[in-house]
Amino acid sequence: MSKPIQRHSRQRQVILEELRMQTTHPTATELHQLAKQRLPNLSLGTVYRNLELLTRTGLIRRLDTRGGEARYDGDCTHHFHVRCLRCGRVNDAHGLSAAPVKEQVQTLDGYRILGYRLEFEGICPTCQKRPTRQR
Amino acid sequence: MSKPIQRHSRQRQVILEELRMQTTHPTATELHQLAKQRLPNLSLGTVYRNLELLTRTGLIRRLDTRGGEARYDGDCTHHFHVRCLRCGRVNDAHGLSAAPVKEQVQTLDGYRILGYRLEFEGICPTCQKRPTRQR
DNA sequence: TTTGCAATCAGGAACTATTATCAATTAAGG
DNA sequence: CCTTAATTGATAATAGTTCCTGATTGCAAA
Ligand SMILES: [Mn+2]
Ligand SMILES: [Mn+2]
Ligand SMILES: [Zn+2]
Ligand SMILES: [Zn+2]
Repeated sequence: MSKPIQRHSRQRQVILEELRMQTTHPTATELHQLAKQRLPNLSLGTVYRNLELLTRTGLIRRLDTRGGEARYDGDCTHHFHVRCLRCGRVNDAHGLSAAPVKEQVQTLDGYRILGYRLEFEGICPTCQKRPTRQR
Repeated sequence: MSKPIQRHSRQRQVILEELRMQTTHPTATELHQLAKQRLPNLSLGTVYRNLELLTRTGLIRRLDTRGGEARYDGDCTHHFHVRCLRCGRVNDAHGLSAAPVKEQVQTLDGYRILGYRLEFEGICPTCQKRPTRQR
């Protein structure tokens, strides 16, 4: 019924700190590898559990995508992302100061609108240099 | 090397027809149920295989879902979607004629931009009527 | 300090959505 | 027809994530 009291754990602290050090929007497994250097027997399940909890309490952001692994962002300030269609890398979209979507959209076909998800897609600098893979 | 010749199959035909009849952006399993009424021993694998092929050839659109199942859209004309955060339903976002994102974005932090993904989030009419689920 | 207990943990099993494999079937061109 | 390779249904395999177990631990009341 009532939501459980959140207590402090070393594991959660380390996971949050390590995520905040990154600018690469790491996946759960990447974050697990990083945090393991400080907590050698940290389990992947604990990483997932805490990423979920931190996302729910709004301390971090989860960048969902289809297929592959979810990526996480320790920076909760309002910004957008660019994703590479070749390698899956995600970068912050700088140079997009103004929100390109009308914020005043409140209702849409009976829906109460709470927000929107916007992500740019393209080819990252590294993948542009690589020879084009035929299909 | 050379891509295989695409031939006509009854299964693919039915899957495409059934998808085009829907306005609900069904999942692969939902579509499997629908198409099974016409082809009783259609396998789910065949549905997935054809949805992938049809997406690749541009006859349908795949709406990448976070977490859950992917949804598919038989309407390839340029339009956006609203997703219900409670029940996962997806509807077309009518009344958004103009593209709310600057189309002229070509480059972003070294990325060659090919497109963007925009989706609105909110609570659908049905879920608004339902009593608020506590967490 | 000590104690009680729910939150949290590690480890591993289970689950879900999707893709791969493969022998049998079938569309299509000659 | 006949040949060929695309496609199929059935099933196994995979990837990412969540769930379950019993052990541990943070925290507050005694
Ligand atoms: Mn970011
Ligand atoms: Mn649509
Ligand atoms: Zn790349
Ligand atoms: Zn709903």
